[in-house]
Amino acid sequence: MVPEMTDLNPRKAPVQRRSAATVEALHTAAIQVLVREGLARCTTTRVAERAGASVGSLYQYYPNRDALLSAVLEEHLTRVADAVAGACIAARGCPIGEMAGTLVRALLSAKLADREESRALYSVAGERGGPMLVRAAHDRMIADVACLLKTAPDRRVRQPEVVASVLLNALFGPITSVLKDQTPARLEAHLEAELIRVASSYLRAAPTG
Amino acid sequence: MVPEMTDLNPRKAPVQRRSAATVEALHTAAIQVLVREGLARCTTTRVAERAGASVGSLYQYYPNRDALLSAVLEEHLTRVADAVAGACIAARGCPIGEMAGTLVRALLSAKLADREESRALYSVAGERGGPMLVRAAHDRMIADVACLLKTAPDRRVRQPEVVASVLLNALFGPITSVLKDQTPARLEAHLEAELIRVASSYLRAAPTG
DNA sequence: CAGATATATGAAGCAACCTTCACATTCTGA
DNA sequence: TCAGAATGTGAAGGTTGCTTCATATATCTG
Repeated sequence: MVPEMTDLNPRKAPVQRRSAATVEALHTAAIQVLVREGLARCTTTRVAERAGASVGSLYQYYPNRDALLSAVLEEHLTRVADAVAGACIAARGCPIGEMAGTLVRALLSAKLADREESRALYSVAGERGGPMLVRAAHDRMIADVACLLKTAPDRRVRQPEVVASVLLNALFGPITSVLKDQTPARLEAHLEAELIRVASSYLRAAPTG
Repeated sequence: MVPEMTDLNPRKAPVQRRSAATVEALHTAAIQVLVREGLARCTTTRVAERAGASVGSLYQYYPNRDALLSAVLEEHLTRVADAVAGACIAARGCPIGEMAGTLVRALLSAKLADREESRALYSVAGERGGPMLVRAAHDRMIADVACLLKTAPDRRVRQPEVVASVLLNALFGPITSVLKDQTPARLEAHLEAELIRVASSYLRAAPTG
């Protein structure tokens, strides 16, 4: 298992408006190609072509293919983590059942806002650099939710980090499944209600102390 | 989005003992390479080399790379679904809290038995043919669990398929997270207990009728 | 044992892909 | 306006991977 040092950081930031547009176009093109063709066929040439740019331009801003994909993934993860952070601020001090609802709704709207994008990025999350980014986003969300749980007036949850982690991942499971179309269509209508049930029943069952 | 018909079925089955060993070696080699190198570098040549066979042998049994990976994935999914089926038979007629425990333990032991293998296959599950196989395995597990829920003496769960689906995916979420090392190590010690809490609290909260 | 069948081999053809680079075009600031 | 900086271009080099096939070895069967 050789580390295989490849630089995943952007090469340089756009300074003029023109290049900002190019970078933006590359991002959305990467997602589109990912959705339509899959990770294996998401090549630099195809992304550039779809973005209406040339491969050369792509390499002006990203040192390699993986750097581009990492950037796109990171942006998505940040959006989701921001949504969770927002919910954690909004629900601060609320009874624990309300926290559950707020959190679930925030997660759902962040993840389902652009289903194609969410779905496409699962494959990226498993490759070079992806796991690191996912891990970081998870840690951030866990910290936020744990902090939120401490403010519950009706429940003093023990080990808030453990509970936050299990809770978040228990919610991500069904969401992921729906995004990947691995779930009978009937479930989707019930998704929000059931997730809230999962969250609030688990939180109420969590050990206090 | 072109269908891109490539045959994912095995080319022919081994008949002599020698070739059965080769196929077996190819399977385990595929998993090892997947773990050590990642999906992108899991090439036919590397798999064959690690298996102590030649590429030619590989292509004698699988028409292409994806067929090999699909076969490995399918075997894993079948093992997990079998474990769930077993648990569903074992817990038939038990009180709903006991069902939760049995199911969780079965899932955990199936998924954590060979962590490396489970982890490696996530990437395969997202590529050519993977989603189909995962979908099929999920459907089977949902049917089994839904059937189990109907036998609960203390709870007549409404819409057992929906509940089964949410329940299973809510359990897979944290398991997946642990497998991918996306979770603080401290969680792992609590995993089983917390998952049982998730399952039984959700089942008890499910609408009855 | 001999023919038939099953299995194994790995070099080579072919097809993509990643990445670079020398050059063209556009923009900015003075 | 003009020089210098920023940006854009895409053909070509070099690498890698997938897959086939002619050939060789092992196993089976009668």
